[in-house]
Amino acid sequence: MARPSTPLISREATIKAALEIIDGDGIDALSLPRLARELNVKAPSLYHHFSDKDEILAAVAHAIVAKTPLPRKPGQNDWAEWFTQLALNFRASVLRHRNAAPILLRFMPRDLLTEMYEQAATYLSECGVPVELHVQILDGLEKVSLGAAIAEAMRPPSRARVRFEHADPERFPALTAAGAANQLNTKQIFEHTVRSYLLGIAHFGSIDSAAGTDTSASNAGFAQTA
Amino acid sequence: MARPSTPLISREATIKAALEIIDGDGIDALSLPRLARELNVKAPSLYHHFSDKDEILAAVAHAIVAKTPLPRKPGQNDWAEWFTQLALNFRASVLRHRNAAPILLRFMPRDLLTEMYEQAATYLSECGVPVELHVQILDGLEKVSLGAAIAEAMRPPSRARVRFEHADPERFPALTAAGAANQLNTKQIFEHTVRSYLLGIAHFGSIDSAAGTDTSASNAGFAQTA
DNA sequence: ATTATCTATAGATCTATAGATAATGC
DNA sequence: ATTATCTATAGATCTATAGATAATGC
Repeated sequence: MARPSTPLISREATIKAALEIIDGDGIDALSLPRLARELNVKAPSLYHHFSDKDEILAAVAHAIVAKTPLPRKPGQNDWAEWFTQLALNFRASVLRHRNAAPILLRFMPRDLLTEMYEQAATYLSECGVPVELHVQILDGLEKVSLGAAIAEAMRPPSRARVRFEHADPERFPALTAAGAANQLNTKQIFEHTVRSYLLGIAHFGSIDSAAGTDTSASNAGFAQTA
Repeated sequence: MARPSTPLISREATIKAALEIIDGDGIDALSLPRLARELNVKAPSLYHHFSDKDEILAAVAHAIVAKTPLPRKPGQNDWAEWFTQLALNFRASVLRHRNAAPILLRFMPRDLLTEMYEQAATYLSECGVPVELHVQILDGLEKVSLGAAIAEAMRPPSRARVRFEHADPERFPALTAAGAANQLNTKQIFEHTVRSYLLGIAHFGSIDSAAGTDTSASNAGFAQTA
Protein backbone atom coordinates (compact mmCIF):
# COMPACT_ATOMS: atom_id res chain seq x y z
CA MET A 1 0.00 0.00 0.00
CA ALA A 2 2.76 2.42 0.96
CA ARG A 3 1.72 5.98 1.67
CA PRO A 4 -2.01 6.52 1.21
CA SER A 5 -3.40 9.72 -0.32
CA THR A 6 -5.15 10.52 2.89
CA PRO A 7 -3.75 9.34 6.26
CA LEU A 8 -5.37 6.20 7.65
CA ILE A 9 -4.47 6.91 11.25
CA SER A 10 -5.17 9.89 13.44
CA ARG A 11 -4.42 10.36 17.12
CA GLU A 12 -8.08 10.93 17.77
CA ALA A 13 -9.26 7.78 16.02
CA THR A 14 -6.53 5.76 17.71
CA ILE A 15 -7.58 6.90 21.16
CA LYS A 16 -11.21 6.21 20.38
CA ALA A 17 -10.42 2.71 19.15
CA ALA A 18 -8.22 2.04 22.17
CA LEU A 19 -11.05 3.03 24.49
CA GLU A 20 -13.46 0.79 22.65
CA ILE A 21 -11.15 -2.18 23.04
CA ILE A 22 -10.63 -1.46 26.72
CA ASP A 23 -14.33 -0.91 27.37
CA GLY A 24 -15.30 -4.05 25.54
CA ASP A 25 -12.55 -6.55 26.27
CA GLY A 26 -10.50 -5.08 29.08
CA ILE A 27 -7.07 -3.64 29.43
CA ASP A 28 -5.18 -6.82 28.63
CA ALA A 29 -6.83 -6.95 25.22
CA LEU A 30 -5.17 -3.69 24.21
CA SER A 31 -2.14 -4.78 22.20
CA LEU A 32 -0.73 -2.85 19.29
CA PRO A 33 -1.66 -5.56 16.76
CA ARG A 34 -5.22 -5.56 18.06
CA LEU A 35 -5.44 -1.79 18.07
CA ALA A 36 -4.03 -1.63 14.54
CA ARG A 37 -6.50 -4.24 13.36
CA GLU A 38 -9.44 -2.14 14.61
CA LEU A 39 -8.05 0.75 12.61
CA ASN A 40 -7.45 -1.38 9.51
CA VAL A 41 -3.73 -0.81 9.54
CA LYS A 42 -0.68 -2.76 10.65
CA ALA A 43 0.87 -2.39 14.10
CA PRO A 44 4.15 -0.70 13.15
CA SER A 45 2.29 2.16 11.50
CA LEU A 46 1.17 3.32 14.92
CA TYR A 47 4.74 4.30 15.67
CA HIS A 48 4.39 7.13 13.21
CA HIS A 49 1.83 8.76 15.47
CA PHE A 50 2.97 7.71 18.95
CA SER A 51 6.49 7.14 20.12
CA ASP A 52 5.55 4.07 22.15
CA LYS A 53 2.66 2.28 23.77
CA ASP A 54 2.84 4.32 26.96
CA GLU A 55 2.20 7.45 24.94
CA ILE A 56 -1.02 5.89 23.70
CA LEU A 57 -2.05 4.96 27.23
CA ALA A 58 -1.31 8.46 28.47
CA ALA A 59 -3.44 9.90 25.67
CA VAL A 60 -6.26 7.57 26.65
CA ALA A 61 -6.06 8.71 30.28
CA HIS A 62 -6.07 12.31 29.14
CA ALA A 63 -9.14 11.77 27.01
CA ILE A 64 -11.05 10.20 29.88
CA VAL A 65 -10.37 13.04 32.30
CA ALA A 66 -10.80 15.79 29.70
CA LYS A 67 -14.48 14.90 29.37
CA THR A 68 -15.18 16.04 32.95
CA PRO A 69 -17.19 19.27 32.83
CA LEU A 70 -16.64 22.01 35.40
CA PRO A 71 -19.93 22.91 37.09
CA ARG A 72 -21.22 26.44 36.59
CA LYS A 73 -20.16 28.64 39.49
CA PRO A 74 -22.98 29.15 41.94
CA GLY A 75 -23.29 31.97 44.42
CA GLN A 76 -20.51 33.04 46.69
CA ASN A 77 -21.43 30.72 49.51
CA ASP A 78 -22.10 27.47 47.76
CA TRP A 79 -18.56 26.36 47.15
CA ALA A 80 -19.15 23.01 48.87
CA GLU A 81 -21.97 22.35 46.45
CA TRP A 82 -19.78 23.27 43.48
CA PHE A 83 -17.08 20.83 44.57
CA THR A 84 -19.61 18.12 45.19
CA GLN A 85 -20.86 18.48 41.64
CA LEU A 86 -17.31 18.47 40.35
CA ALA A 87 -16.60 15.24 42.20
CA LEU A 88 -19.76 13.67 40.80
CA ASN A 89 -18.74 14.68 37.29
CA PHE A 90 -15.30 13.22 37.81
CA ARG A 91 -16.75 9.99 39.12
CA ALA A 92 -18.99 9.77 36.07
CA SER A 93 -15.98 10.22 33.77
CA VAL A 94 -14.10 7.41 35.47
CA LEU A 95 -17.06 5.04 35.55
CA ARG A 96 -17.82 5.66 31.87
CA HIS A 97 -14.64 3.66 31.22
CA ARG A 98 -14.29 1.55 34.31
CA ASN A 99 -11.96 -0.97 32.71
CA ALA A 100 -9.48 1.84 32.16
CA ALA A 101 -9.10 2.60 35.87
CA PRO A 102 -5.58 1.14 36.18
CA ILE A 103 -4.44 3.25 33.23
CA LEU A 104 -5.85 6.31 34.90
CA LEU A 105 -3.97 5.45 38.04
CA ARG A 106 -0.69 5.19 36.14
CA PHE A 107 -1.15 8.06 33.72
CA MET A 108 -3.28 10.57 35.58
CA PRO A 109 -3.00 13.75 33.50
CA ARG A 110 -1.60 16.13 36.11
CA ASP A 111 -1.66 19.05 33.69
CA LEU A 112 -5.43 18.88 33.35
CA LEU A 113 -5.87 18.66 37.11
CA THR A 114 -3.55 21.61 37.61
CA GLU A 115 -5.67 23.78 35.36
CA MET A 116 -8.80 22.65 37.13
CA TYR A 117 -7.25 23.37 40.53
CA GLU A 118 -6.19 26.85 39.56
CA GLN A 119 -9.78 27.70 38.79
CA ALA A 120 -10.95 26.03 41.97
CA ALA A 121 -8.43 27.88 44.13
CA THR A 122 -9.47 31.18 42.60
CA TYR A 123 -13.06 30.35 43.32
CA LEU A 124 -12.28 29.42 46.94
CA SER A 125 -10.63 32.80 47.39
CA GLU A 126 -13.69 34.54 46.00
CA CYS A 127 -15.80 32.65 48.54
CA GLY A 128 -13.60 33.86 51.38
CA VAL A 129 -12.21 30.45 52.30
CA PRO A 130 -8.86 31.01 54.07
CA VAL A 131 -5.89 30.31 51.81
CA GLU A 132 -4.37 28.01 54.45
CA LEU A 133 -7.14 25.53 53.74
CA HIS A 134 -6.96 25.53 49.96
CA VAL A 135 -4.40 22.76 49.55
CA GLN A 136 -6.19 20.68 52.12
CA ILE A 137 -9.47 21.03 50.28
CA LEU A 138 -8.02 20.44 46.82
CA ASP A 139 -5.72 17.61 47.76
CA GLY A 140 -8.26 16.01 50.07
CA LEU A 141 -10.94 16.19 47.44
CA GLU A 142 -8.61 14.76 44.83
CA LYS A 143 -7.85 11.76 47.02
CA VAL A 144 -11.46 11.22 47.97
CA SER A 145 -13.04 11.51 44.56
CA LEU A 146 -10.27 10.09 42.40
CA GLY A 147 -9.57 7.33 44.86
CA ALA A 148 -13.19 6.49 45.48
CA ALA A 149 -14.06 6.53 41.80
CA ILE A 150 -11.15 4.27 40.87
CA ALA A 151 -11.85 1.91 43.74
CA GLU A 152 -15.46 1.79 42.67
CA ALA A 153 -14.51 1.17 39.05
CA MET A 154 -12.65 -1.98 40.05
CA ARG A 155 -15.79 -3.58 41.50
CA PRO A 156 -18.78 -4.95 39.62
CA PRO A 157 -21.23 -2.17 38.75
CA SER A 158 -24.39 -1.85 40.81
CA ARG A 159 -27.28 0.55 40.83
CA ALA A 160 -28.98 -1.11 43.75
CA ARG A 161 -28.73 -0.13 47.36
CA VAL A 162 -25.47 -1.14 48.97
CA ARG A 163 -25.79 -4.36 50.96
CA PHE A 164 -23.36 -6.92 52.21
CA GLU A 165 -24.71 -9.79 50.17
CA HIS A 166 -21.75 -12.02 50.76
CA ALA A 167 -21.79 -11.63 54.50
CA ASP A 168 -23.25 -14.70 56.18
CA PRO A 169 -25.96 -13.34 58.56
CA GLU A 170 -24.88 -15.87 61.21
CA ARG A 171 -21.30 -14.78 61.28
CA PHE A 172 -21.87 -11.10 60.53
CA PRO A 173 -25.08 -10.00 62.22
CA ALA A 174 -24.11 -6.35 62.67
CA LEU A 175 -23.17 -6.01 59.01
CA THR A 176 -26.33 -7.69 57.85
CA ALA A 177 -28.40 -5.32 59.96
CA ALA A 178 -26.47 -2.36 58.62
CA GLY A 179 -27.09 -3.49 55.04
CA ALA A 180 -30.78 -3.96 55.68
CA ALA A 181 -31.08 -0.47 57.14
CA ASN A 182 -29.24 1.21 54.29
CA GLN A 183 -31.30 3.19 51.81
CA LEU A 184 -28.59 4.47 49.52
CA ASN A 185 -27.00 3.21 46.33
CA THR A 186 -23.35 3.57 45.39
CA LYS A 187 -23.67 6.93 43.75
CA GLN A 188 -25.63 8.39 46.64
CA ILE A 189 -23.07 7.15 49.11
CA PHE A 190 -20.33 8.74 47.05
CA GLU A 191 -22.21 12.01 46.99
CA HIS A 192 -22.82 11.86 50.73
CA THR A 193 -19.20 11.08 51.35
CA VAL A 194 -17.95 14.05 49.40
CA ARG A 195 -20.52 16.38 50.88
CA SER A 196 -19.84 15.23 54.42
CA TYR A 197 -16.15 15.73 53.86
CA LEU A 198 -16.62 19.25 52.56
CA LEU A 199 -19.03 20.17 55.35
CA GLY A 200 -16.57 18.76 57.84
CA ILE A 201 -13.80 20.89 56.40
CA ALA A 202 -16.03 23.92 56.29
CA HIS A 203 -17.08 23.64 59.91
CA PHE A 204 -14.00 22.15 61.48
CA GLY A 205 -11.40 23.59 59.14
CA SER A 206 -8.31 23.51 61.28
CA ILE A 207 -8.74 20.51 63.46
CA ASP A 208 -5.99 20.14 65.99
CA SER A 209 -4.13 17.34 64.29
CA ALA A 210 -2.38 16.19 67.47
CA ALA A 211 -4.57 14.00 69.63
CA GLY A 212 -8.07 14.71 68.47
CA THR A 213 -9.64 14.69 71.90
CA ASP A 214 -10.98 18.16 71.22
CA THR A 215 -12.99 17.97 68.04
CA SER A 216 -14.91 21.17 68.52
CA ALA A 217 -15.04 23.73 65.75
CA SER A 218 -12.24 26.25 65.85
CA ASN A 219 -12.25 27.97 62.48
CA ALA A 220 -15.79 27.89 61.29
CA GLY A 221 -15.90 31.60 60.56
CA PHE A 222 -16.44 30.99 56.86
CA ALA A 223 -19.16 28.40 57.23
CA GLN A 224 -21.73 28.72 54.44
CA THR A 225 -25.51 28.77 54.16
CA ALA A 226 -26.98 27.87 57.55
CA MET B 1 16.90 -33.25 42.47
CA ALA B 2 13.40 -34.69 42.52
CA ARG B 3 11.60 -34.52 45.85
CA PRO B 4 13.74 -32.98 48.60
CA SER B 5 13.70 -34.30 52.17
CA THR B 6 12.31 -31.02 53.40
CA PRO B 7 10.12 -28.84 51.16
CA LEU B 8 11.93 -25.96 49.45
CA ILE B 9 8.85 -23.85 48.93
CA SER B 10 6.26 -22.58 51.37
CA ARG B 11 3.35 -20.26 50.72
CA GLU B 12 4.72 -17.90 53.30
CA ALA B 13 8.19 -17.70 51.79
CA THR B 14 6.72 -17.34 48.32
CA ILE B 15 4.60 -14.38 49.33
CA LYS B 16 7.53 -12.78 51.09
CA ALA B 17 9.76 -13.18 48.05
CA ALA B 18 7.05 -11.85 45.76
CA LEU B 19 6.69 -8.75 47.91
CA GLU B 20 10.42 -8.20 47.88
CA ILE B 21 10.52 -8.36 44.09
CA ILE B 22 7.57 -5.98 43.81
CA ASP B 23 8.98 -3.57 46.38
CA GLY B 24 12.38 -3.55 44.77
CA ASP B 25 11.76 -3.81 41.05
CA GLY B 26 8.08 -3.19 40.56
CA ILE B 27 5.13 -5.23 39.56
CA ASP B 28 6.30 -6.00 36.03
CA ALA B 29 9.38 -7.71 37.43
CA LEU B 30 7.24 -10.34 39.13
CA SER B 31 7.32 -13.29 36.75
CA LEU B 32 7.20 -16.90 37.84
CA PRO B 33 10.76 -17.61 36.64
CA ARG B 34 12.01 -14.62 38.59
CA LEU B 35 10.08 -15.54 41.69
CA ALA B 36 11.32 -19.12 41.48
CA ARG B 37 14.89 -17.92 41.09
CA GLU B 38 14.66 -15.91 44.33
CA LEU B 39 13.47 -19.07 46.07
CA ASN B 40 16.20 -21.21 44.48
CA VAL B 41 13.72 -23.43 42.68
CA LYS B 42 12.36 -23.70 39.14
CA ALA B 43 9.20 -21.98 37.99
CA PRO B 44 6.94 -25.03 37.47
CA SER B 45 7.44 -26.08 41.08
CA LEU B 46 5.37 -23.12 42.16
CA TYR B 47 2.33 -24.80 40.67
CA HIS B 48 2.45 -27.33 43.47
CA HIS B 49 1.66 -24.59 45.95
CA PHE B 50 -0.52 -22.21 43.94
CA SER B 51 -2.92 -23.09 41.19
CA ASP B 52 -1.94 -20.11 39.05
CA LYS B 53 -0.27 -16.74 39.14
CA ASP B 54 -3.44 -14.93 40.16
CA GLU B 55 -3.58 -17.03 43.30
CA ILE B 56 -0.12 -15.77 44.21
CA LEU B 57 -1.17 -12.18 43.58
CA ALA B 58 -4.29 -12.63 45.69
CA ALA B 59 -2.16 -14.03 48.51
CA VAL B 60 0.14 -11.03 48.25
CA ALA B 61 -2.81 -8.65 48.49
CA HIS B 62 -4.11 -10.56 51.46
CA ALA B 63 -0.77 -10.35 53.24
CA ILE B 64 -0.55 -6.61 52.75
CA VAL B 65 -3.98 -5.91 54.19
CA ALA B 66 -3.67 -8.47 56.98
CA LYS B 67 -0.91 -6.44 58.57
CA THR B 68 -3.30 -3.59 59.37
CA PRO B 69 -3.88 -3.48 63.14
CA LEU B 70 -7.26 -2.60 64.56
CA PRO B 71 -6.94 0.29 67.02
CA ARG B 72 -7.88 -0.39 70.62
CA LYS B 73 -11.44 0.63 71.29
CA PRO B 74 -11.61 3.97 73.05
CA GLY B 75 -14.51 5.27 75.08
CA GLN B 76 -18.06 5.18 73.93
CA ASN B 77 -17.96 8.55 72.27
CA ASP B 78 -14.73 8.52 70.36
CA TRP B 79 -15.74 6.39 67.43
CA ALA B 80 -14.60 9.01 64.91
CA GLU B 81 -11.16 8.88 66.46
CA TRP B 82 -11.13 5.10 66.30
CA PHE B 83 -11.96 5.13 62.59
CA THR B 84 -9.38 7.80 61.90
CA GLN B 85 -6.72 5.63 63.47
CA LEU B 86 -7.93 2.65 61.50
CA ALA B 87 -7.68 4.63 58.27
CA LEU B 88 -4.16 5.74 59.15
CA ASN B 89 -3.17 2.14 59.83
CA PHE B 90 -4.63 1.07 56.53
CA ARG B 91 -2.81 3.82 54.70
CA ALA B 92 0.44 2.73 56.33
CA SER B 93 -0.12 -0.85 55.18
CA VAL B 94 -0.65 0.23 51.60
CA LEU B 95 2.28 2.62 51.53
CA ARG B 96 4.59 -0.01 53.00
CA HIS B 97 4.30 -1.71 49.60
CA ARG B 98 3.38 1.11 47.29
CA ASN B 99 4.43 -0.72 44.13
CA ALA B 100 1.80 -3.32 44.89
CA ALA B 101 -1.08 -0.84 44.73
CA PRO B 102 -2.47 -2.15 41.41
CA ILE B 103 -2.49 -5.68 42.79
CA LEU B 104 -4.40 -4.47 45.80
CA LEU B 105 -6.91 -2.83 43.53
CA ARG B 106 -7.48 -6.06 41.62
CA PHE B 107 -7.33 -8.51 44.51
CA MET B 108 -8.65 -6.61 47.48
CA PRO B 109 -9.30 -9.30 50.10
CA ARG B 110 -12.98 -8.70 50.74
CA ASP B 111 -13.10 -11.41 53.40
CA LEU B 112 -10.67 -9.51 55.61
CA LEU B 113 -12.59 -6.29 55.16
CA THR B 114 -15.84 -8.04 55.98
CA GLU B 115 -14.47 -9.25 59.28
CA MET B 116 -13.15 -5.79 60.06
CA TYR B 117 -16.49 -4.21 59.17
CA GLU B 118 -18.43 -6.56 61.38
CA GLN B 119 -16.41 -5.40 64.35
CA ALA B 120 -16.73 -1.80 63.28
CA ALA B 121 -20.50 -2.04 62.88
CA THR B 122 -20.81 -3.61 66.32
CA TYR B 123 -18.75 -0.80 67.75
CA LEU B 124 -20.89 1.84 66.03
CA SER B 125 -23.97 0.31 67.59
CA GLU B 126 -22.35 0.41 71.01
CA CYS B 127 -21.66 4.10 70.47
CA GLY B 128 -25.28 4.78 69.66
CA VAL B 129 -24.75 5.70 66.02
CA PRO B 130 -28.03 5.05 64.15
CA VAL B 131 -27.95 1.85 62.12
CA GLU B 132 -29.15 3.73 59.01
CA LEU B 133 -25.76 5.41 58.88
CA HIS B 134 -23.57 2.36 59.30
CA VAL B 135 -23.24 1.43 55.65
CA GLN B 136 -22.64 5.03 54.74
CA ILE B 137 -19.85 5.30 57.28
CA LEU B 138 -18.24 1.98 56.42
CA ASP B 139 -18.54 2.25 52.67
CA GLY B 140 -17.62 5.92 52.65
CA LEU B 141 -14.61 5.30 54.80
CA GLU B 142 -13.55 2.38 52.63
CA LYS B 143 -13.66 4.53 49.53
CA VAL B 144 -11.89 7.41 51.16
CA SER B 145 -9.07 5.56 52.82
CA LEU B 146 -8.56 2.75 50.37
CA GLY B 147 -8.91 5.09 47.42
CA ALA B 148 -6.77 7.81 48.89
CA ALA B 149 -4.06 5.40 49.96
CA ILE B 150 -3.90 3.72 46.57
CA ALA B 151 -3.93 7.02 44.73
CA GLU B 152 -1.14 8.23 46.98
CA ALA B 153 0.84 5.05 46.44
CA MET B 154 0.93 5.72 42.71
CA ARG B 155 2.71 9.04 43.16
CA PRO B 156 6.32 9.61 44.17
CA PRO B 157 6.72 9.49 47.98
CA SER B 158 7.09 12.78 49.83
CA ARG B 159 7.37 13.71 53.47
CA ALA B 160 7.50 17.43 52.81
CA ARG B 161 4.60 19.81 52.89
CA VAL B 162 2.36 19.53 49.87
CA ARG B 163 3.12 22.20 47.28
CA PHE B 164 2.40 22.56 43.62
CA GLU B 165 5.99 22.50 42.50
CA HIS B 166 5.22 21.95 38.87
CA ALA B 167 2.74 24.79 38.66
CA ASP B 168 4.24 27.79 36.90
CA PRO B 169 3.57 30.76 39.24
CA GLU B 170 2.77 32.98 36.26
CA ARG B 171 0.07 30.73 34.90
CA PHE B 172 -1.19 29.40 38.22
CA PRO B 173 -1.01 32.19 40.80
CA ALA B 174 -3.85 30.96 42.99
CA LEU B 175 -2.36 27.47 43.22
CA THR B 176 1.07 28.81 44.00
CA ALA B 177 -0.34 30.93 46.81
CA ALA B 178 -2.27 27.95 48.12
CA GLY B 179 0.88 25.84 48.12
CA ALA B 180 2.85 28.52 49.94
CA ALA B 181 0.20 28.83 52.63
CA ASN B 182 -0.07 25.11 53.23
CA GLN B 183 1.54 23.75 56.38
CA LEU B 184 0.66 20.07 56.06
CA ASN B 185 2.39 17.06 54.58
CA THR B 186 0.69 14.21 52.77
CA LYS B 187 -0.01 12.15 55.84
CA GLN B 188 -1.45 15.06 57.75
CA ILE B 189 -3.73 15.93 54.87
CA PHE B 190 -4.91 12.36 54.74
CA GLU B 191 -5.62 12.40 58.44
CA HIS B 192 -7.46 15.70 58.16
CA THR B 193 -9.46 14.41 55.27
CA VAL B 194 -10.65 11.32 57.09
CA ARG B 195 -11.38 13.24 60.27
CA SER B 196 -13.28 15.95 58.44
CA TYR B 197 -15.32 13.33 56.66
CA LEU B 198 -16.21 11.58 59.90
CA LEU B 199 -17.05 14.80 61.68
CA GLY B 200 -19.18 15.80 58.71
CA ILE B 201 -21.06 12.50 58.89
CA ALA B 202 -21.41 12.78 62.65
CA HIS B 203 -22.85 16.28 62.54
CA PHE B 204 -24.73 16.23 59.26
CA GLY B 205 -25.56 12.55 59.17
CA SER B 206 -28.58 12.51 56.94
CA ILE B 207 -27.99 15.29 54.51
CA ASP B 208 -30.89 15.84 52.17
CA SER B 209 -29.35 14.26 49.14
CA ALA B 210 -31.60 16.08 46.70
CA ALA B 211 -30.47 19.62 46.05
CA GLY B 212 -28.15 20.45 48.89
CA THR B 213 -29.31 24.00 49.37
CA ASP B 214 -30.07 23.24 52.98
CA THR B 215 -26.88 21.94 54.53
CA SER B 216 -27.86 22.46 58.14
CA ALA B 217 -27.57 19.66 60.64
CA SER B 218 -30.61 17.46 60.88
CA ASN B 219 -29.57 14.33 62.70
CA ALA B 220 -26.76 15.37 64.95
CA GLY B 221 -28.30 13.84 68.05
CA PHE B 222 -25.45 11.37 68.37
CA ALA B 223 -22.70 13.95 67.95
CA GLN B 224 -19.72 13.15 70.14
CA THR B 225 -17.46 15.07 72.54
CA ALA B 226 -18.16 18.78 72.21
C1' DA C 1 0.81 -44.26 46.97
C1' DT C 2 1.74 -39.63 47.50
C1' DT C 3 4.38 -35.62 47.44
C1' DA C 4 7.54 -32.17 45.78
C1' DT C 5 10.75 -31.28 42.92
C1' DC C 6 12.85 -31.23 38.07
C1' DT C 7 13.47 -30.93 32.65
C1' DA C 8 11.56 -29.83 28.43
C1' DT C 9 8.60 -27.44 25.87
C1' DA C 10 4.11 -26.09 23.63
C1' DG C 11 2.00 -22.25 22.47
C1' DA C 12 1.05 -17.71 22.50
C1' DT C 13 2.11 -13.36 22.84
C1' DC C 14 4.23 -8.64 22.60
C1' DT C 15 6.98 -4.31 21.63
C1' DA C 16 9.82 -2.14 18.72
C1' DT C 17 13.08 -1.61 14.76
C1' DA C 18 15.00 -1.92 9.93
C1' DG C 19 14.26 -1.11 5.54
C1' DA C 20 11.19 -1.07 1.28
C1' DT C 21 7.74 1.51 -1.17
C1' DA C 22 4.94 4.95 -3.13
C1' DA C 23 2.28 9.25 -2.55
C1' DT C 24 2.63 14.10 -1.48
C1' DG C 25 4.25 18.66 -1.58
C1' DC C 26 7.99 21.82 -2.29
C1' DA D 1 12.72 15.47 0.41
C1' DT D 2 9.28 14.10 3.43
C1' DT D 3 5.57 11.51 4.96
C1' DA D 4 2.82 7.47 5.96
C1' DT D 5 2.18 3.22 5.16
C1' DC D 6 3.86 -1.77 4.63
C1' DT D 7 6.59 -6.46 5.27
C1' DA D 8 9.59 -9.04 7.90
C1' DT D 9 11.50 -10.05 11.95
C1' DA D 10 14.67 -9.70 16.03
C1' DG D 11 14.44 -10.54 20.51
C1' DA D 12 12.44 -11.26 24.61
C1' DT D 13 9.25 -12.82 27.34
C1' DC D 14 5.56 -15.45 29.80
C1' DT D 15 2.18 -18.95 31.69
C1' DA D 16 1.11 -23.44 32.14
C1' DT D 17 1.31 -28.48 31.18
C1' DA D 18 3.29 -33.24 30.51
C1' DG D 19 5.94 -36.50 32.21
C1' DA D 20 10.25 -38.15 34.71
C1' DT D 21 12.31 -38.86 39.17
C1' DA D 22 13.22 -39.80 43.85
C1' DA D 23 12.03 -39.03 48.75
C1' DT D 24 8.50 -39.72 52.20
C1' DG D 25 5.06 -41.97 54.85
C1' DC D 26 1.60 -45.49 55.19
